[in-house]
Amino acid sequence: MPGQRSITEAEKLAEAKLGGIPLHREQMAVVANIHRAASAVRQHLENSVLRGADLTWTAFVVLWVVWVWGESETRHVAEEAGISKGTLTGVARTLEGRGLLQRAGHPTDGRLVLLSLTEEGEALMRRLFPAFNEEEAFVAGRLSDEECRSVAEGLRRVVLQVEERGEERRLALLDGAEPAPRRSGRRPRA
Amino acid sequence: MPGQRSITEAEKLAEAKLGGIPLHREQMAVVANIHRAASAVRQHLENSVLRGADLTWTAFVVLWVVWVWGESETRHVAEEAGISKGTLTGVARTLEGRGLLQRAGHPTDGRLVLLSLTEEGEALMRRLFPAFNEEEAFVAGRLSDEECRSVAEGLRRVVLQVEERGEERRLALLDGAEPAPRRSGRRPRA
DNA sequence: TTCGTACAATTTGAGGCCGAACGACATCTG
DNA sequence: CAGATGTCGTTCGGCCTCAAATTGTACGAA
Repeated sequence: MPGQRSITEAEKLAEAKLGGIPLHREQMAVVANIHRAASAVRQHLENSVLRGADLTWTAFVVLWVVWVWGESETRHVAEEAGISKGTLTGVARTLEGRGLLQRAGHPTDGRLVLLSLTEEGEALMRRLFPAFNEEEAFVAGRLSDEECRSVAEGLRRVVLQVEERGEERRLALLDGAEPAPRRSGRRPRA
Repeated sequence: MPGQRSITEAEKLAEAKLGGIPLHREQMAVVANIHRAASAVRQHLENSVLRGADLTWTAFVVLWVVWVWGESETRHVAEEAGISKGTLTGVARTLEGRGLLQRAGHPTDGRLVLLSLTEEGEALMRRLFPAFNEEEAFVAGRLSDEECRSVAEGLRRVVLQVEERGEERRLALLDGAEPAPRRSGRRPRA
C-alpha cells in the first residue's frame, strides 16, 4: 500500500531533511490525508457517475448548488460551489451551451445575474444525484455513521479555523510587507 | 456561518427534491466536508506561504515529493503528488525553467526520466517547508493531536476504500456498457 | 534479428482555475 | 443631481488538469 506508509515514511525523511527542527507531525498528516482523500473521491465520482453524463466535477457541483437552492445569484453559487466568480462565468457558459442551465437578469438590480436549471437540467439531476449519493456512500463505506459524523466534525473545524482566522493570520504573516501579487493574471492596460 | 448550516440545510432541500427517496446523509456530509476542507486549506497555504515564492500548490507538492524522496522517476513523482503523468510533464517543465528542478535520463533504461532538485531548489525548500508546516499546524489548530490522528485515520480509510475497491466498483457499475470516453482530449489522427 | 508486446514520457485538445483589471450599474454624499 | 465610492459579473493571462494518441525504448520469442 503506497498510501499511508508513504506519509509515515515521508515524515521521517522530511524530519531528517530539517536536521532536528521539530515537525508538526499530526497536523502534517491530517492535511496530507485531506488532499489525498479529496482527490481519490473526486476521481472515483468523476469516473463512475459523472463520466457517463459528460460532466466534470465542478460542472456537477454548480448544477447541484443551483438545483438544491433554486434560482440564485452567481456570486452565491460561486461561493457555495467553492470556486471563484471568474471560474463560474466559464462553467456557467459551458452548461448554458449544453442546455442545462439558464441565465437571467435580476429584475431590479442590473448588476446581478440569476442562474437556474432548465427542465433538461432538472431531469438530469433527478437521474444523476441518487447515483452520485450512492457512490458517496461507497467511498465512506469503511466508516460507520458515527465515524462519518466525527470525521465531518473534525473537518468542519478546519474549515472554520481558516474562515474565521485565516485572513487575520495571513495579514500577520506578511506583517506590513506588500501582498506579493500573483505573477500570472491580467496586466494593467497602461 | 454559511459553512455548516448550508450543508445541513442542503440535505433537507436535496431530500425534498427527491421526494422520499432515502439519502445517505452522513456520507454526503463527510464527502462535502472533505472538499470544503481541502479547498480552504489549499487556498490558505497558497495565499500565505506559497504566494511569496510564486509557487502554485501543485508546483510545491512536486518539489516537496522530489525533495523528500530524492532523485525519482517521473511516474513515481506523479503518483505521489496525486497528478497525472501528463500534468507532471508540464509542471516539471515550468520548474525546470525556473531553475528549481533538474531532469536527467536513466543510466540503463532509456525510457525513464529522473527528477531532482537543483541546489537552488534545495535551498528554497529548506526555507519554505518550515513555514508551510507551521501553517499546516495553524489550519489544524482547533484539533488536538489525538483528534488529528483520528481524522487522519478516517480519511485514510476513505482513500483505502477507493484504492482497493474503486476500480472493481466502477466496472460493476458499468456492467458491460462501453467505458464512455471523455469528450475532451486528443482525437485520433485519422 | 526482426517482430511483437509492453511500458515510458510527451503531445494535444478541451476545459477548469485563480485573481487582477475592467466596464456597467447602484447607491451614498455633498 | 453630480461625482465619488462600492459591488456585480465578465474578461484576460498564465497555469493546471485529464485522458487519449503518439513517440520512443526495452525485451522476449520466433
